[in-house]
Amino acid sequence: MNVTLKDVAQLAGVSRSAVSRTFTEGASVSEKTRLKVMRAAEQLGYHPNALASGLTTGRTKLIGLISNNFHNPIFLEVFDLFTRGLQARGLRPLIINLSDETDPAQSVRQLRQYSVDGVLVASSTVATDFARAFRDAGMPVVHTFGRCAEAPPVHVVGIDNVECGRMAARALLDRGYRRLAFLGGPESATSTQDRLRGFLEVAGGTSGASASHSFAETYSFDAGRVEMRRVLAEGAAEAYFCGDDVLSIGAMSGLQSAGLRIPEDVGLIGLNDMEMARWNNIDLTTLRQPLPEIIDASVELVVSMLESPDSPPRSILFPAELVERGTLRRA
Amino acid sequence: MNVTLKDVAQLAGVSRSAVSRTFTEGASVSEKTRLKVMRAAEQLGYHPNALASGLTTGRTKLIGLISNNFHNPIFLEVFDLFTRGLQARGLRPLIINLSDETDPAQSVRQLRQYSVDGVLVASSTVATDFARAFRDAGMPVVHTFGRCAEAPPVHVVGIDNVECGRMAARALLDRGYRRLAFLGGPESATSTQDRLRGFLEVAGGTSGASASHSFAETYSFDAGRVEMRRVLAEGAAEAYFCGDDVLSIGAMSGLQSAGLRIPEDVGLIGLNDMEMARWNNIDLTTLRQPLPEIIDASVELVVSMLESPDSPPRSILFPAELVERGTLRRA
DNA sequence: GCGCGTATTGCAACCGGTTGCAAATACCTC
DNA sequence: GAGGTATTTGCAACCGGTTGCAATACGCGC
Repeated sequence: MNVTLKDVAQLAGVSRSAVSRTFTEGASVSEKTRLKVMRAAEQLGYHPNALASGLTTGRTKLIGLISNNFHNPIFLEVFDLFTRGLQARGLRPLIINLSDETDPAQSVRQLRQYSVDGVLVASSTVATDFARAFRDAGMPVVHTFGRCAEAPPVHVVGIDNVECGRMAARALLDRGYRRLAFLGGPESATSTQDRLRGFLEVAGGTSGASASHSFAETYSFDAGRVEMRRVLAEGAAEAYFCGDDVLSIGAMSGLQSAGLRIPEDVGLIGLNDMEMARWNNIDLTTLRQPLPEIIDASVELVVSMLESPDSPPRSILFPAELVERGTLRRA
Repeated sequence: MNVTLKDVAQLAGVSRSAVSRTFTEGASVSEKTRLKVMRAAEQLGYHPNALASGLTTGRTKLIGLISNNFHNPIFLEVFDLFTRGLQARGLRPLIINLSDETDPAQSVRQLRQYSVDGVLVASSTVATDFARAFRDAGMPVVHTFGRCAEAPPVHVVGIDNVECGRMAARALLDRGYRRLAFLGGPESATSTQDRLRGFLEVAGGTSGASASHSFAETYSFDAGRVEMRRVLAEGAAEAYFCGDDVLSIGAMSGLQSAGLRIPEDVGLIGLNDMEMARWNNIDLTTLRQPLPEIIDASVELVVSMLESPDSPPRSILFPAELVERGTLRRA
């Protein structure tokens, strides 16, 4: 059926070890046998079986890619970048969709069964138990979009959410808005908590300014729309900082359905800069996450852990950037 | 380090075979030893290594999930459904991002290295060489969103694109539009070709109606906008059937930027019914692909091939459905 | 041609499981 | 309790590789 080491060895007239060695970096083989083996391998179309070799070496080149976020369009970009980044380094992503899973032990088991070399947790809303459970099971873990802390339990890569909150507040204040509001994602998400903190810090520290806040059920269009309509019933603020872009678009829809014009009546700023944000029918002013950098750093970090598994967990933060479009009035 | 078969066997006081048998469906083990083994396994936290077992059984429970479409938002839904569908059946998706790959041999090698049990090709724009190459390499293949034919080279699941073209044409004619146009995706995509064929068939067969057509570079917002503006320069049709929803939104943007109102001046119908289509700021009339059914059938089909690898390839077609929203005038 | 140090090679055991086969045990019937 | 069949069990070989170790080959100086 499939071509194996033995077949190649036979054809080349050498031992199986010789064949194995020609295909492992840095092993001791003479140029002569290497050539013989290569020729035989070529002829038979041989390629080493990664799983079998993983069995002895303990390296499968499989990386678990875990997320619970299969609805936010930004994650398509995230998956694109992750899969490419891993492929470029000779690694393969093994996806785990956490959407209806709450037990970390279950996921640990699944990853262990395939003896993945490392794990990338990509989500700000997945419980930290998961990342911790993977770490405790001895797997290198990087939590992308996790909460950046002084001494995080695992490596974390993302943006500084507190600073994002500050930036958003400043952007609104700079444009003359005074009655501000934060319309966040789920209150339990660390990203939401941090953004709120930064937002309130700046808004609260500015005389003449005020800031209220509320939370949507999820990071989704519907939740944003529903929450905005609920909030409007109690009186509109002058400008809103929304938890993310999808939420913003929902909020936008809620505002429009109440007959309010953006940005004439109400200002709006999102976060992420997903592809749709720049579509003319949306044209959302937002804070851009440097996704390529974040994901590249995440992959790089998980790769580095393969070499040195015990380096202390650290946080890598990237700055967000204001992308000016049509949902805030000019400064 | 990791708990193995041997450890459990030792603790339970039985042979390794006994342990292996308790964990394989339908093997001969007495209730007594099964219990002993289970208890020992529980105590040690043992779980069989899928890779090692795959080595002997030839079944890794790994399914290659291949796509080149990481930009169309509909694919986030696709990935969600695929990953869940596979997980529910105890299978794991191994993703291959084909975005910058043109050589099927490369992908075949990657999948063979991990001895995947089967392959799901999810895209209408990936060259058919790929699906064929996987089949020729002896892997069960299902091409989701592929071209449905009488005797396809591999299993195909999707919608009847020709019929979709007809449906779109009929929907436009029913609403009194007469000067119709098809604004398709890339001319090389089989989906585009088929939709166009059905569209022209109906439009051409209706007296008093006319139909023109053109193609966008890709299935994307920008391409849709650019192509619509180009087409408009030569004079607007009364209504457009766009290759898919993203393209439609681009076209919508192109129309709006030319000062045309939808649906008062120009009608628009898309295809896919991606999540954004129903967002109020978009509110796109479109043809819905029954994604859950399509993907469930695809997974089911690849699973069935694990049992009977040599059943002749067949096409499974699902009907699309008109979703009435705000971009066509009422009938 | 000899002796020595280094490079290359093959043997055999191992990674963590599975499975055919024959031996051992359990169960039944008389 | 004997005899026969049906189940259960362990042994050992195997899946497709890797790797430590000892044996062999090679290169070089004399």
